[in-house]
Amino acid sequence: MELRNLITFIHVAELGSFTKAAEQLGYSQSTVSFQIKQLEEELNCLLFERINHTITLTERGHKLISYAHQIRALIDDYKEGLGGEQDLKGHIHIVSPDSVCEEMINSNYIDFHNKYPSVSIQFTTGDSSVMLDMLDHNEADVIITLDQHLYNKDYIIAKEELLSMHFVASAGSKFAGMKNLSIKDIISEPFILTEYGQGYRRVFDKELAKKSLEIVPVLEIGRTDIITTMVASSNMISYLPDFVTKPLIESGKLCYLDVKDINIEIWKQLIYHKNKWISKSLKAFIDYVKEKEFSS
Amino acid sequence: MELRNLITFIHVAELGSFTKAAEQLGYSQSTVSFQIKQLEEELNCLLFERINHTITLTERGHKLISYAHQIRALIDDYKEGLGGEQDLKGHIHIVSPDSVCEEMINSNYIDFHNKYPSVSIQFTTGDSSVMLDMLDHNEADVIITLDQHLYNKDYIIAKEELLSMHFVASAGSKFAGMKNLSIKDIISEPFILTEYGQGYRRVFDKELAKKSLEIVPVLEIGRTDIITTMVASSNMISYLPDFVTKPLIESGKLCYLDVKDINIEIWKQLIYHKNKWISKSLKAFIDYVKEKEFSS
DNA sequence: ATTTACTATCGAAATTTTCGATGATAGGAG
DNA sequence: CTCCTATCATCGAAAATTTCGATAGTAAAT
Repeated sequence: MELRNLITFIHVAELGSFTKAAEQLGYSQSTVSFQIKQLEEELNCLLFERINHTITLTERGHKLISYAHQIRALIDDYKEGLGGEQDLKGHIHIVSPDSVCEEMINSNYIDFHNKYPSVSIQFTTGDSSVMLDMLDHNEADVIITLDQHLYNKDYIIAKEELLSMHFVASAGSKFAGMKNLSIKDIISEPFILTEYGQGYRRVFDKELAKKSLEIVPVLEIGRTDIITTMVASSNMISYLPDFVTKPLIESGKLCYLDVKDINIEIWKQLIYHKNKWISKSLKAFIDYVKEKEFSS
Repeated sequence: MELRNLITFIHVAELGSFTKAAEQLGYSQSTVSFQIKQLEEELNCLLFERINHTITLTERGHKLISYAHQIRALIDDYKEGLGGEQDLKGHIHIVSPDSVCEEMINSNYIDFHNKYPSVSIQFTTGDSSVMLDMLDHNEADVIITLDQHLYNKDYIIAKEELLSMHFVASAGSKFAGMKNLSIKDIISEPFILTEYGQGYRRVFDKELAKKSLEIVPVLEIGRTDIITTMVASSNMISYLPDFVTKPLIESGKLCYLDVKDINIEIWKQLIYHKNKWISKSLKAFIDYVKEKEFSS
C-alpha cells in the first residue's frame, strides 16, 4: 500500500467522484481509477461500490477513510515538526577534558540551559585520543580539546584559541618572584600534572623529551581543580592553562613561574565531524560557546 | 513520501545497517541507499548520519521512527480488521412495502438482532418504483418487493416466492361462503386497497383494465394492518396476500371470497443490485431471510 | 434523440524503481 | 604493513510501475 493511493482515496471519498478527484489532484481520470483499483486489489476488498456511475463507500472503505486520515495527519504532523520549533528540543553530547567540563558547568551551562530549556546536554570527559575516536565514531556531537593545534580534513573546527600556559606554584614558593627561570631550575621539584592522555600533558612531555628531559610527577590527576588546590597549599609545581589557574592567581594563592625556555602552543578547539548533521540545538550550542566560552 | 520507503527506513534503523536491511527486505543495497536518500530529500533533512561506515539516527530520524511505527501500526490494524470479525458490525438498509416491513419487525427482526447484535438495520418503506430506483442508486442494500415477477440483468434475486392472494371480507359478509363468485359480482362493493404505487395494487388494476373493469376504492391506505382491521369490522372488501390476512382469517374475523376469474401472480422477491458488495453482515441478513422469512 | 457526465479498460509513453558494477574507505587479520 | 572484508555512495542500464490519452459503455439531463 502506498501513500499516494491513500491520498487519492481520501480525495475520491470526499468528492464522491473519481473525475473530480483527478482534477483536484492533477491526475487523469484513468489514473485515479487505476489507483483505487490497486488499493482494492491489495486489500482484496471493494472500497467503493459503483452502481450506475455513482460511487459509494463500502463499509470497508468507510473504515479505511478513518485510518487514512490518521495516517495523513501523522505525516503532516511530522513534516510540520521539522520546520518548526521542535528542533530546540534535542540532545547534545559534548566531550571535553575535565577542566573544560568543569569550567562550563560552573559558568556557562546554567545560562545556556535557561535559554534553551528543552535541550538536554550530556557532558563526558575524555582525553584527546578518546575524544577524536568518539568523533570518528559519531559518539560525540562536539568535542573540545586542549592540545596541539589539530587539523584533519574530516573535522570542522568551529572555534579555536591559543591558550596561555604557565608553570604555577603556591604564592609562598621559593620560586615566586624569581625572574628568568629555566626548566632545569625546577625540573627536580615535585610536580603534579594531569594524566598523560590529556592533550597538553602529552605535548608537555614531548617538549621536554626534545630537550632530553623528563618529569616524573609525584601526582597525576585529571581534576585540575584538585591540582590547583594542592599546588596552592604545598611546594608542588604544575603546568596549566591560565583559565584553570586564574581564580587562585587572582586570589593570590598561586603565582606564575617565569620559566623562559618552555614555550608550548596549546590550543583550545571546538571540533565536530564534517559529516555531522548540525541540528538547530547543536547549532545553538556551538554558537553559544563561540560567543561566550572562549572569551577568557 | 511512500510507505515502501518508510518501511525500509524502519528496518534500516532497527538493524543499524543499510546492507542488513537490504538482505532482510530482499532489496539490493543500492536500492536501500536510494530509498533512504529519497526520503531524506523529500523531507529535506538528514535521517542518518554516516560517519565512517557507521550510521546513526539523527534527531529527526529518531522522531520519524516513532511516526513510522505509528503509521505501520495503523495499516496493520486496518488490514487485520478486514480479515477478522469486524464485518459482523455493519449497517444494512432494507426497503420494502409497509406490510413486509411490519411483518419482519413483528416476527424476525428481534431474532436476527439477537443473533447479530452489532448489525444495525434501517427499514424504509416504499412502493415498487421507489424501491427499484433506490436499488439503482445504491440507496438501498436490499429490497423486498410484492409485485409481478421482476427480472433485470442488473438485479440479483436472492429469493422469490409466489404469493397467494385473496379477496377478503368480514366473516359476516353477505359473500361469505358463496361459491364461484365472479369479479363482476363484487365490483360495485366498497373496496379498501393499498395505494396505487404498491406493487400488487398496480398489478391488480392492470388486470382489471384487461377486462375493461375499474375499481374506485373508498379508501386507499398503505398500512395493511389497518386495511384488514377495517375489512373485518365493515362491509368493505379488499384484495391482499395471505400472509397479511392470515391472522384474522385464523381468528375467524375475515373470510376469503371465492372469486374464480381473477388470477394474479404476485411474487415476493428479495433483490439486490448485481454490483452490490455483499458484506458479511449483509450476507448474514440475506441468509437469515432466505431461511426464515419466506417460509410462510 | 442527442448530448453530457461518469467510470472502466487498453496500449503506449513516461517515470520511477531496482539492480549490478564500481569506487571509496575504515577496520580487522595475518 | 598489507591484504581482505564490510560498508555505504554513485552511476548507467534494465525492469517495473505509473500515468496518460483514447475509447467504450452507460445513465442522466436536455
